Amino acid sequence: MAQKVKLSTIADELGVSTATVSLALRDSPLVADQTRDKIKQTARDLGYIYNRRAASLRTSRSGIVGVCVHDVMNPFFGEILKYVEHELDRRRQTFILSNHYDDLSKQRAFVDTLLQLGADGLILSPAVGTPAADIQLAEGNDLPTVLIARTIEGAGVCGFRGDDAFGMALAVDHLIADGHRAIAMVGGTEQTSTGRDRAAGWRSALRKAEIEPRPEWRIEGPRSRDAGFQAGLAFAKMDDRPTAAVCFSDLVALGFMYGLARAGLTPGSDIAVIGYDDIEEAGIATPSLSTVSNGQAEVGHRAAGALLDRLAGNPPSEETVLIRPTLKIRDSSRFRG
Amino acid sequence: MAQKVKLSTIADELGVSTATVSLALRDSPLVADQTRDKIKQTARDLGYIYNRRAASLRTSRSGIVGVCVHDVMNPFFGEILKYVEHELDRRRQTFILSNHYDDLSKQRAFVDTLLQLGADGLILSPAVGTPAADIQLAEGNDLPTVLIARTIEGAGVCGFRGDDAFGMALAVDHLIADGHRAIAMVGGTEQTSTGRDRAAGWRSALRKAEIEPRPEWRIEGPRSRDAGFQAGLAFAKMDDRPTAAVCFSDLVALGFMYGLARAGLTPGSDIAVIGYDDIEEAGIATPSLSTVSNGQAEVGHRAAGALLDRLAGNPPSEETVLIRPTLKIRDSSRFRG
DNA sequence: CTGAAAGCGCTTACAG
DNA sequence: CTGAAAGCGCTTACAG
Repeated sequence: MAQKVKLSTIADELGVSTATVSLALRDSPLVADQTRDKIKQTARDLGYIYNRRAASLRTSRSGIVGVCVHDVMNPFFGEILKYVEHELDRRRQTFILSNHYDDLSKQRAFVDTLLQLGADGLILSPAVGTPAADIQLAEGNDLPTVLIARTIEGAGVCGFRGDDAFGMALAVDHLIADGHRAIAMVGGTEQTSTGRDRAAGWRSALRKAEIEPRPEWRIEGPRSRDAGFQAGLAFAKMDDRPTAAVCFSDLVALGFMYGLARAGLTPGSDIAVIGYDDIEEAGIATPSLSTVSNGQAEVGHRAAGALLDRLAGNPPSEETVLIRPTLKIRDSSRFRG
Repeated sequence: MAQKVKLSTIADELGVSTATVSLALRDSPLVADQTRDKIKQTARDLGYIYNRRAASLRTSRSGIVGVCVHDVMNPFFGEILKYVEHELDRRRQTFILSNHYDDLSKQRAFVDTLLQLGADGLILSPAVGTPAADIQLAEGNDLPTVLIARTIEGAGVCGFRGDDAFGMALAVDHLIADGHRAIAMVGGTEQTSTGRDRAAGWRSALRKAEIEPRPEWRIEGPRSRDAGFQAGLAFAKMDDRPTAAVCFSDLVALGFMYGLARAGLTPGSDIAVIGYDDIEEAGIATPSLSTVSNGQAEVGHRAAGALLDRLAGNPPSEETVLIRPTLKIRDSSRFRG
């Protein structure tokens, strides 16, 4: 390939200085219109490619925002990311995506990479067990951070997530109103705020109705479709099986329904199932999945917005914004207790 | 925050030169062990962060690899990416991910960003209608490119994908052997190599069995779960409905089965369905989905490997590697024609 | 409105 | 084994 074209190539070609070329290409009003047009045309003709590393070294802004979640293949995160992507795109920020798979060392390696690249910000759904110090390390090195989906005590940064306890209680209240008394909760762990809060919502809604949740109703663990499937198979064989189940997520619920079906039960007719998240698939699943709408669009938009605000120089907020979930009743919870 | 720590901060602290610090941190054998240890310790103590922009400006290697696919939420791509990620991780390459949603201008913007960042390479599943010139632009500007899943005529770069025509014929042959004579093909378009080749495989397998595919058996278009669902609803109402359907992808097939079920048919009992890709969900779907295993692991590994090879200085290959698919029979194709 | 010069933080010959 | 100096390609005061 030909010699690399840089600012000075254009400057030499036109007999102007690199300063003028630099300003012209960025549409500075300091440059005369005619000069600007000539410069831009020449840049195009020569196939000039802007060197962001050089610019960023000088300006110490990179135009890069890092996004790190448990797994982008999880449609819940995928849907949030779609909105984040859309916001960042509009502001011409490049986004770098990484999965941490709840592995703290992977998350740390990613944050380190962002620091090395001089990234402008980070949107993070923190891995299980992330200490507040990790967030402070990022912030302390000029990497503004916004949390999504999960929160960390004492991290001192802003975050956006659904009101998980409230949302799960909504689902359980509905089932109780439909006559169910034995309601299981499938999936999630105590190690994330999401898992804890949803289980707490389930438990407190039961108690409010003067039902004491039995230990075997809490099927802890599953967070994937596959784990949900296994739980469904096992659930079908339970003695004294609950008549309804709320699930940690739609993904778990969809797997759970596959498992129930595989074991010969018909979800929606033999047992009521409610998911959490309202991912797109919930509406077309058969039976369609009743679920708690968890505001992915709002989380994505607002998290990106909050980060862009900070990049624009506005003061950081430390607030965790709880987005209010709503219940979506479909066919999977038709069965009445 | 404190003054930024850089190489010269460490050098000053220890009374050595920045050259020595630079070499020491990269474990150069030129530096005495004792000096190296002292330098590394000081770097840690001061909280030094390596500035990759500066390094990359100097060395013109960035350690960044771009990956661009239609949609990371599509499990087929997601599974490939998992393997790509794994390979790149091992070689300490940072990967930047982007969706192009089959929008050529989004794809171009991403490639441009990579060029500006001085990325070392690109792994691309090209958007519908990508001209060979786009690939050559990347290559011409020192951005080695490897294609996955889809191929482009005359692009002159290496690529990895399944043998789509062969794979689809495998599925159709199986259905014919099971007694089916009327076999639909649901989803995919003529505008991607994938869509064309799979449809060609379906058509030629039918003809080999002396069955002339009827136009209404080819349900073109659907490539998402949702579109598959709609196709399932419509399919159930067809006059003279085929007894079997092969689908463009598992995602389409799973949506299609949801649609059939919604319309009151039982996939696997009332109609045979076969998908394509063998994504993880295929095994737990109920009925479990018969499908064509499309080698995501191999595509991911080999594409990353080929790119890393080129980065290591090996000569480029222009070969398109066709990975041989295999048929996985499960319950969704139990029904016999 | 335009130019000359310094500097962002590294790495790499080169010299010793 | 270590140091002094140049240079990667930009942007930003500053001067005119």
